[in-house]
Amino acid sequence: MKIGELARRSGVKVETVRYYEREGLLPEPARSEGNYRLYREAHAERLDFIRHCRALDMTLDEIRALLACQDDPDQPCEEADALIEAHLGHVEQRIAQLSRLKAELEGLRRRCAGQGKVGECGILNELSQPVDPPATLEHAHVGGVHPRR
Amino acid sequence: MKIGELARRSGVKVETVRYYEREGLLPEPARSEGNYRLYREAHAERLDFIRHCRALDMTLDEIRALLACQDDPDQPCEEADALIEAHLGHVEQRIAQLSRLKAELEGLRRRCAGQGKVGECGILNELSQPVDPPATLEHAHVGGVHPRR
DNA sequence: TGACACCCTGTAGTCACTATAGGGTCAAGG
DNA sequence: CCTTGACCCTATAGTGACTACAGGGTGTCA
Repeated sequence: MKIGELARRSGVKVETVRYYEREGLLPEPARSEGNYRLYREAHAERLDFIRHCRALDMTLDEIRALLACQDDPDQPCEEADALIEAHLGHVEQRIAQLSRLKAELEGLRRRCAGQGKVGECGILNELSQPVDPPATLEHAHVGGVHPRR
Repeated sequence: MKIGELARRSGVKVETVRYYEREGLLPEPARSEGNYRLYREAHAERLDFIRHCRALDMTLDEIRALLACQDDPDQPCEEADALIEAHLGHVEQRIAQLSRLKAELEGLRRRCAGQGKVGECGILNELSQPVDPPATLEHAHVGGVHPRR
């Protein structure tokens, strides 16, 4: 299987597959005479694993750790377990924070009279207030509102 | 007011203030004889505006648009209004998605027996399944689980 | 005079890709 | 045999919103 077919099967771009190889998440496959990468079923499974973890919004570092667990199947699975647990915590934190943002945005929306000029618009005036310290995300480790995919 | 005091007052790093200037969000301030940036109250207010918007997870582009509205106070405020409305939609989408992730992570957690070896661990086996197509975030415009602040 | 906190510019690094440039390989059709 | 086109290769740079240096200058105090 060449890289294009692998990419199609797992629903990623060809460049992303090569990127995962560079990052050490996918092992280097055999090459054809013409220097094309040749993949096997095991590569496809590993790529599915990676994409599944990414769909759960884990970082490549977290995925690397899980893959290392997987590659050593006699180890106890506590580490993988702890990683999932920690990640779940981050997702929950992020949901809580976005809920607060949502409430504030809804509050802002109510302040706009709707027909006025910008100068009297409650939204823009409200936004000029300073933020109290922990309003920024800090090290919550759960991403912002705007993803880049 | 020099850059350090401005940064402290608004709770940002000095480098971030200079970055906002480079990006055209903060106007270039006057300079002292020794070439230090000298800020006034108006700069601090504008910086608070920016930080408040960032705390609401708006992009710098969205903030630029709001600032342009603010700088032209006779315009109707529809544009600012629409921007807030759209942003609220993105936040809601992101919350919905994270809730799905949370449910899946909780499902994963239940699959781990707790004491076993990695080879029998339900978590790692489950993660090897392929993802069905729209499991990735696509252009939801609301960020991942891991912020970089 | 020296120490120190602060400031300056410019550049590179972060993350997880994505895009582009500039080429090579391979099978089918004319 | 030659061309077209789909696919592949490497290497490099760009994204967003910062952050972190390196290598210097300024200002104040003892």
